[in-house]
Amino acid sequence: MSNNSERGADSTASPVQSVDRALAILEILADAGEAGVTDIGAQLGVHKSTAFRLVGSLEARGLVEQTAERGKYRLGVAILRLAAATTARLDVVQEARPFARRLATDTGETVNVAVLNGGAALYLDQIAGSSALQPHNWVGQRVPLHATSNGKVLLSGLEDDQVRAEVGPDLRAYTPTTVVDVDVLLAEVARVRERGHVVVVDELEHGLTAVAAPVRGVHGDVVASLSVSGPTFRFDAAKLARATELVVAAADDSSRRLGHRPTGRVEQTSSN
Amino acid sequence: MSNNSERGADSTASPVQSVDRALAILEILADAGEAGVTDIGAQLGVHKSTAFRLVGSLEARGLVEQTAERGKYRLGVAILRLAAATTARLDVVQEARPFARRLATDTGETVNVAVLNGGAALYLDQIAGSSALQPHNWVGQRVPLHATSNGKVLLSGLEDDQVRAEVGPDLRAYTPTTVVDVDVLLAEVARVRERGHVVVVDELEHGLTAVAAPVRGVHGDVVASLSVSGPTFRFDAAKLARATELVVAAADDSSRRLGHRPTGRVEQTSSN
DNA sequence: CTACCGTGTCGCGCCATGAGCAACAACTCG
DNA sequence: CGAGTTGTTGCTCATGGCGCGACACGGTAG
Repeated sequence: MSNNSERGADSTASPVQSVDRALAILEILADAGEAGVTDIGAQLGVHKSTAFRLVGSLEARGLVEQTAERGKYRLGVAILRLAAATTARLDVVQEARPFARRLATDTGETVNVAVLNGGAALYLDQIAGSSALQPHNWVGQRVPLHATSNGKVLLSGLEDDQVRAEVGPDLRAYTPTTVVDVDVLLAEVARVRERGHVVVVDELEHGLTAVAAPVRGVHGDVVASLSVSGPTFRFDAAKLARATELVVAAADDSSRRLGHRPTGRVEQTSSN
Repeated sequence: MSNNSERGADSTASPVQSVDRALAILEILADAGEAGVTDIGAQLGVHKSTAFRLVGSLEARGLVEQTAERGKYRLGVAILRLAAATTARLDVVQEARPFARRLATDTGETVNVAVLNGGAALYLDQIAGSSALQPHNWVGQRVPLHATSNGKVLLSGLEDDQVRAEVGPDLRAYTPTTVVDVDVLLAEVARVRERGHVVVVDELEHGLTAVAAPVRGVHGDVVASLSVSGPTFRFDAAKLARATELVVAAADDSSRRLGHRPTGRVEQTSSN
């Protein structure tokens, strides 16, 4: 094959070409939202008829669907089924969901569940707040650990040297208030450990406030982070205090559902 | 080869075999949660080495991941990213609209889509009926939860104490038939939960009848309410029954579009 | 310890199968 | 009405995917 510099399909060897191309189509559609077979074929570096057949297989399984009788293609609802099955196997999401939902209705803001995954916070679940304007859906996305409330909570379950390893040496500044010094971050993480929650304002994005608390597993280790987030202007001191209280309560309830017995105090993982 | 009774892969011709098999693997993993390549190969009716290669391609894209260095496979987090891209454009109003439109023409009455928002039902969309007597446009308006069909449906997605919190202690009487007792309201909401629909007559406004049914999201939670409403004198018993049936059907169709699977039955709509 | 299952993983060779070509259909734009 | 799209479809060839079998590894029982 001469030139296929269009879409990364060659980097890590993929045993079967057509499957890889089909999956690449899914990613193309995820990025573009919509695309025609000509576009897709161009991006894959294949003939449009090839793209058409691949799309046809995806469509037969409901992973993609075409907008009109003879129109562009986009991701289909079967994806949602798979995603539901993916998170269903994670009992963190299952057990935390009722509490997260209540948290969302009580605060009126968006609730997220995140786990540590490959040096980032991976959002596993989201319950939209009661606000009329829905925020962007973060499920499946990864956000930096050092600039988010969920990230700091997840880091609080690690030892200091593990924290260093996860975040790396260079902390990118997303806003002027982003913590860029590792030692400062460690100090904050330490505070998260003793307080059991954290509030982050304008560190990832200006005008975005979030408060998070840890969800713990049977052994007391941090398995996930539960957060409430919304526009900073909606979080005055009183609401922030109330949201903090509710998030901690919901996280504790979730922890209890996962078999964690709160010994009244936050117990550290080791006994030294 | 003509013996593929293992997994439905034959119904509507899928242009490219390997892709279809790979997608079938995703469904297998979605159902089973975990599976080894031997299992997968058996279910697909192919050699395990074939299954291994297909899984390899899926793994290269992050759609599946193996539990251990040399272990079983399960769905991966890349699915969540795709789902995020899918839900980004998948909002209740847009997906429900075709069914709502159909519902409006079939019943001849006005159809509304509402969501729970800050202790009230917020109307997001409205399709006017064919009758000459048109109600005013309710889009963007908020109506009390305890005196409307949409409100009761939305409440049916909550726990009892959450219902109490949403409606507050004092239920205002808009008409003589408005439910003003919280316990009575809870009983009605409970009936909505088991029946899957609700009829409200003259509770918000004298002479106004409405029937509503819940629209559910991927996780089965109530994300919106779909209703048909009109003057009471136009709703005799027969029309009410028919409207109820149609509303429930339209709501179910909308739910399906949002990825909700009604009491999970495996696909059997093939062979046509 | 050895033999025997089981698993996931990999090399090889045949041929089914997927890819490219080109012609077709439908739809938009001047 | 023609020139430009678009998505769709036979056809044909060789490429890429398949099944076979062997290997590596981890248990378990003898």
